Amino acid sequence: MISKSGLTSVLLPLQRATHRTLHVLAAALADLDLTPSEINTLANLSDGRARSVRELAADTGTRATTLTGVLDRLERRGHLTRQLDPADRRSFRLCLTDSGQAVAARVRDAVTGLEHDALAGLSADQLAGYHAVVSALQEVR
Amino acid sequence: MISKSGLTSVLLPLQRATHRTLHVLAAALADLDLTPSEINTLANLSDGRARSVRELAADTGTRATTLTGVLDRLERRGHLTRQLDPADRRSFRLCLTDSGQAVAARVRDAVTGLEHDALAGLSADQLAGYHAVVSALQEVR
DNA sequence: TATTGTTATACTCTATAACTATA
DNA sequence: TATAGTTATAGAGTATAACAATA
Repeated sequence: MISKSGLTSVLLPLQRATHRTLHVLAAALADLDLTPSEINTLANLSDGRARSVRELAADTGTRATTLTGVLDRLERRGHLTRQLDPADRRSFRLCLTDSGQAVAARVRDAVTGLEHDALAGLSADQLAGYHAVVSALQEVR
Repeated sequence: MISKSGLTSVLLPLQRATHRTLHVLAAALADLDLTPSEINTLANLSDGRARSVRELAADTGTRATTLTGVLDRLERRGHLTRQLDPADRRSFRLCLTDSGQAVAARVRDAVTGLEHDALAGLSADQLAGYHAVVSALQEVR
């Protein structure tokens, strides 16, 4: 439902949900000592597919300049390596190490668990509507 | 639809949409020189209802400790006043000034415009599904 | 010339804990 | 004792511009 004013019916709940879920995830993963950006980064890399910084920036919704610091920390802790891309030596392929994959699996499980808990009572149609709206919001320019 | 892995189908697009829409809003309002938190704060206050810091923190999904700085800047720029609540003198009622209401109206219009542009092709059912999912995500503990 | 990614700078956001004032 | 809000501190996120290396 659109509120009478139409003010913030879509975007403000989006903000609240983002803040809230990040906070819950950080608490569930407190023993791993990860920041929200690190969680987001690991969640995106947890499929095991190597990516460039540019691709990861698009996937996470952050900037390359922000990712530099995040990747520095993950690399320093042995969770990730930057490997020069032979096909384009300006860019890196970001690869999780074994420990990085283990941590990413924990993140993935926490995400899956949160989604399971939160969305248990919702229908496939409602989820489809959600995805349609969120996709449209990502595409706005 | 849930992807086969179930990994990040719900939360990762949420993150991307949040980052993307904040960036678009900041660009549309660049002449007002507002940070994302200030935009979020003004959007929430734009209905003209006075709130305590605690209520605003819940509305914006941020912490009181974060809001202090945001409110300091908005107050310094004459957009907002903190008025002691006579009923409970520990807390403030946050009120927009005339200039604050004007700025908040700009924010409101930008939000409304973005939502209008992004969601033009979507059905009421899809929006209802979106709201159901986002509400559920806000409630997770 | 354009693109990838990093660095430098300055500021904002966040968490935590300690603190004041009031309840 | 508990709550509202601020302050202090330290670290993380962000934008911008400049830069080196590669395309």
